[in-house]
Amino acid sequence: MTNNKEHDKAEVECPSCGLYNLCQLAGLGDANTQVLDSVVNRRKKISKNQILFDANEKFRGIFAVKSGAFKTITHSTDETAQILDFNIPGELIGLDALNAETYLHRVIASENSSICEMDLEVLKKLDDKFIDFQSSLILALANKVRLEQHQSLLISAKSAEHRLAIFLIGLSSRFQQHGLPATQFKLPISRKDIANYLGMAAETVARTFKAIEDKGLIESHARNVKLVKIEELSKLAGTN
Amino acid sequence: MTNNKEHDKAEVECPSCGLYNLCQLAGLGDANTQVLDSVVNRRKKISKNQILFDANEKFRGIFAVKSGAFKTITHSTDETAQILDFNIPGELIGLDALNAETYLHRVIASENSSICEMDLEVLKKLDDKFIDFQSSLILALANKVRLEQHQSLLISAKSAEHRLAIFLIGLSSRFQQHGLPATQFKLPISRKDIANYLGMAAETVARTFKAIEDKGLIESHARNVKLVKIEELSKLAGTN
DNA sequence: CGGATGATTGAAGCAAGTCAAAGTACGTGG
DNA sequence: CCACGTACTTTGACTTGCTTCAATCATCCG
Repeated sequence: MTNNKEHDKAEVECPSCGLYNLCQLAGLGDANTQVLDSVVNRRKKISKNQILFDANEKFRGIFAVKSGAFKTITHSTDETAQILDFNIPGELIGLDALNAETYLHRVIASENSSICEMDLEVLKKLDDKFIDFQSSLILALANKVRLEQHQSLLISAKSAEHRLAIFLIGLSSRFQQHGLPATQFKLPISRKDIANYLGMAAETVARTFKAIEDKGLIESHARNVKLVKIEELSKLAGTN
Repeated sequence: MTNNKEHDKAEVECPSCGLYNLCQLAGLGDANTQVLDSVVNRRKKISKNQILFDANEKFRGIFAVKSGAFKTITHSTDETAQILDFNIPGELIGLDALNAETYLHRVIASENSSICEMDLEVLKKLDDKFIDFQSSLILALANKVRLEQHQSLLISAKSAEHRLAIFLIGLSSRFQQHGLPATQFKLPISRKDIANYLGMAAETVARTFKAIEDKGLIESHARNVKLVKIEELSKLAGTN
């Protein structure tokens, strides 16, 4: 069931990670101090389709994606599961549960991945640094809010091409934000999952990828995508 | 141009306001202390269509909606403006600009409204209470992240009925969250704006309202909506 | 190498968009 | 306070684009 090959994909460097400021505060600046290891469980491997945490599970901390990708889904059981969100390297998972007792949705690895985990209870013990920790957390949350407001463009997207363009542009800027290649990357979720996330038929996703490719805006093969004419793609997305 | 009538609609009580914890810290607990008045500009009136702040305007603080409603839109000029978000009484505006120099989008009143403004720079002077202030801010941000994750259901909504049901259920839970009537309320934005926000034609919004009403799930006249069968509406929305 | 899952392509049906027009609510000025 | 104009809402007929169903092809992984 578990497959530990291919944990060697695009990996985000610590300085580009959403946890970086928090890690610094915890002692990462000095590298490998004991206090760090007590707070951050570093580079834990999570295999494809493995559950990171489930809905209603007790909140135990937030996570940073180091490599691979994760998806947030509604419902635990049936095939009607809806993808609410997904995360690429450098992004934080579990922020929405910060002031809740439990996690709100199931999060699973959409490919073989590695994460860092930050136990909040332990970190709160670092009293004198707590105020800086809070500042970093506020920063991370504000970033997330900003990102989601961009994603809300998708709510109003009228055509399939429009939707896909917004999706790709948003994805690109997220890769860039974490210091990863922004014009050539591997899709963090399958086309089928993209269809689910965007509320379109999987067939329409395939057709629309082809349509955009025929226009020369992108090149795509399987999960690999290259943005060729970002300007025009942005125009199509309406995000100039 | 300015119309100062009808500022007497549904108004959120302080304890149900997103700023409440922050106000408490600033001294609101003792009511009307001088420190409060230096931090929170209370109940400022904003007329319909008045701009609260514009994109690229210098960040000066966050706002709480006391009465009325506001909408966040892209672009300053043309008629192709896209509604990204909207806010009802008790909700905070400007959180996405917290660690930015400027506001990201234009926010305008969608009806005659009143707000409280919290100047962050002044509040930061309240040093010993700053840590509690940060905690409250983290709370508010986590709430916002959670809300937006619910809204992301709209990204994948397949049919017009599905979209509108999610919209109404989400709206209802937001009213409830701030202690306002959750089954009978006034739409914070026009049907035309709802259409813009949801990415549908205004005609489809009208037709879909009627369709849901014919099923007996809601009653609606002009901007007034009453949710009759919330259970079934939730089922339609897929949020059980 | 083989089974399963994911991706692509084609043909037909249907839901939502567009265009057009009438009806309604609302704000302004008389 | 009422009358008018403007903007919003509703309704109908037609068109378009997406979904659905079905089948083939590619890719992943044991």
